[in-house]
Amino acid sequence: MLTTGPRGTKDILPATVGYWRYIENTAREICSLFNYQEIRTPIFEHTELFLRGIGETTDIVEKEMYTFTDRGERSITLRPENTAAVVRSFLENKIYADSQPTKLFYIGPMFRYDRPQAGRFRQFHQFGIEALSAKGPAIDAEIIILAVQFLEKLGLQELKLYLNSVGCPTCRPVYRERLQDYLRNNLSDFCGDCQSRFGRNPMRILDCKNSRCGQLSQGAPEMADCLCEDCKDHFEGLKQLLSAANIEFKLNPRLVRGLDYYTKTAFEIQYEPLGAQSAVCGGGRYDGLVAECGGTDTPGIGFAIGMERVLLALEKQSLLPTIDNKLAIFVVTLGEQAKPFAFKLLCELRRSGITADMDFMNRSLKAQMKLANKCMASYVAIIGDDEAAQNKVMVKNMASGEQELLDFAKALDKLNAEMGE
RNA sequence: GUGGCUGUGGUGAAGUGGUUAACACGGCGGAUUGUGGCUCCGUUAUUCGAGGGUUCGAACCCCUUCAGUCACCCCA
Repeated sequence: MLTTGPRGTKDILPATVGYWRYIENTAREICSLFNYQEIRTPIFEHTELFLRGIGETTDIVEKEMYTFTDRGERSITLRPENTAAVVRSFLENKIYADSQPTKLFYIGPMFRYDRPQAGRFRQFHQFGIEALSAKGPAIDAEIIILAVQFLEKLGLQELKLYLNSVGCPTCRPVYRERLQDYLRNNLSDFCGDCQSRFGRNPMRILDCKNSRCGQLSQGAPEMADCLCEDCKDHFEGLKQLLSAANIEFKLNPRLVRGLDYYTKTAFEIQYEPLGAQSAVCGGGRYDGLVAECGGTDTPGIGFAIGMERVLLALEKQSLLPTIDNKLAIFVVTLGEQAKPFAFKLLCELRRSGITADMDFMNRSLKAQMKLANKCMASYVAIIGDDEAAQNKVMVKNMASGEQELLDFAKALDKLNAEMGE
């Protein structure tokens, strides 16, 4: 073989595209219910957008981007996520000049140079939501409810919603310092990763999966205790709205998002049976991002759902719909004279909106019948040289086995009538 | 980026140094004249991920490499 698909990529074959369409359609339905409009941004952007938007010290930017120089000497990056691009589009197309808030969703491929693993690919697909300009907790609640409702509509059970507030530029630095003060004493006992996190992003230390680090940071101060009035009010408001809507959530003071732009609300929906990659949905508020990208100060909030992970979860729960592509009519031919005549019938059937097919491999009559059966054809139109000569078609009902010889026009009418129901 | 496991036909797999690489499913063809689903028969890998080495001899041993998979990490 010449070559294989690049590592971490997957072909979505006919046998599974149906599932993808099902998930995508469900996403679109929910979005329209909540009045979110679809947006499609390019798959690549100027590298700078992600450097500024996502944050230069994040893992995504430091080691996971597909970056290259194009023929015009521009640095280009395959999008590792879509929030920064949506914000860019919001500014570039002056969407902020329309009535606000801007409520958008997207579905499409993202690219991250990660080591492939269960539920993790280098090209993967996300369904995401972004709401710009609204700053109260109501929009946070709406978005979280949208995510939950989407996953529930697919039938997923045992989802866990984790909630936290990561503060804002007013209160986070205060917390950061307090946390560093707390950790500084026995910093040398933490794992190497955590030691390097200490200076750059100490909040991640709380999220470390290393059990020793977990123990050491046991009594660490929590963000919740350091929130400024504004952040505290926002968080309380959100919790009230979610409770009012009967959405169950768990507070997780150690929940930290991996992208720098998050402020205030951070949330994650987990589906534990998935194993190591159990985060199905992650999102939060990013009130500083639009300004960071050169716009006027505009709040925003969004989430992304990993489609591959949703698919895995549905598979695990046997929640995938059965999809069979039934064929209405299979046209069978016998003899050379019959072929053009049969082909004409095939074309007419399709023109009138009936799904029809025929053999293109020069198979015997018997083999063509087998094929028709495998295609689950409701009817078979048999045309031999005799029928062709008399302008007739033998129409066979595959379920009952009955067949009758009809004029071409009558056969067409009958099939139209039968299939019309 | 680090580590564990794995790599035989379209698929699932047997085979762990000796001449023709089991088996099952699938694919294709057929079982008297122009008819499917069941059954039966035939056929379907000069070759065991790739490259190199050891040996009289390798799918089986060694090395390298690539890929898959799971975990760390990170995240959707």
